[in-house]
Amino acid sequence: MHSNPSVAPAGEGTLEDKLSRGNVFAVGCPARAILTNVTSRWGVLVLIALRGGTLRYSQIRRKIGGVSEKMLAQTLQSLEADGFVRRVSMPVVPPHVEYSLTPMGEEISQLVQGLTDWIETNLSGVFAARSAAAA
Amino acid sequence: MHSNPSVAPAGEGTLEDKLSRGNVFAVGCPARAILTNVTSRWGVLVLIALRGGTLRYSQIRRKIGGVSEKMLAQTLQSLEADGFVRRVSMPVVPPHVEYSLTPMGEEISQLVQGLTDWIETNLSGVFAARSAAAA
DNA sequence: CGGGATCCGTTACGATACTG
DNA sequence: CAGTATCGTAACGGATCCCG
Repeated sequence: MHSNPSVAPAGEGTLEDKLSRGNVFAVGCPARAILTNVTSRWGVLVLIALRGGTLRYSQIRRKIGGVSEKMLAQTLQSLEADGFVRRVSMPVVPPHVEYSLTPMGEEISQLVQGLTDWIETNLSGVFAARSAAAA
Repeated sequence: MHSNPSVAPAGEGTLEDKLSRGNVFAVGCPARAILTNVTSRWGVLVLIALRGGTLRYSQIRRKIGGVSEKMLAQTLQSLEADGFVRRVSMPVVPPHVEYSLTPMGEEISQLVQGLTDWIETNLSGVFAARSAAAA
């Protein structure tokens, strides 16, 4: 019996609930937390990295430059908790753990990829703006 | 959030440059910095808030719940430096400053909006995943 | 009204060492 | 190999005061 925020019974819910539901601008909006995870520094890169298919922990770490073990583990955990990443652990020695995108993860990673794609193709525009600002 | 002083526009091509250009996974990729600004906690919300049209500083602050003066000013400055936000200051008393999206800002804000829209419509799915993870 | 300057607590982050 | 534990640093973020 998990709470389902999208189907709220009529006559139920506090004023604050009504204000924050479906409103990212509200302080308590639950979408903000998810957004924070997805758009976090390493979250973005992990989501994109896994678009190519299943990867092992060390493979992700090697693929993403500059990420520490701690942050990678932490990022993977939050993404897994939100249902964007699937973690499969093989009980063997040495340990073998595989990470992949869930269907939900595929969807959102596409949007994130769109963002990074736009930035990469418009890098020159941004730099032009910076130069103009400096002048 | 932080200036990026050492960015060579064009001309030389070191090995590291070639590796990092067009590769978000590389440590020195300039797209990472922009991505960080755009996907920052308040950057996302500012970009969406301005989609409705020009707003004044205090209006943005009121619209976005929980943002402090400091962070809002800081966020607006980095977005302006990157060419996503236009700042128009009217030299009157009391001061009157208007913020709006540039054409580039419009484009990227659309992508950001797509992200938040997806999250809002799929909130239930994420919560279901969280419940499953907790069990 | 729009911020800049300052102070200060909280968190994020990274490097290293260690364990199953 | 895949993490966790611990620690130190740096950046983030908020509150307050103040000035143009």
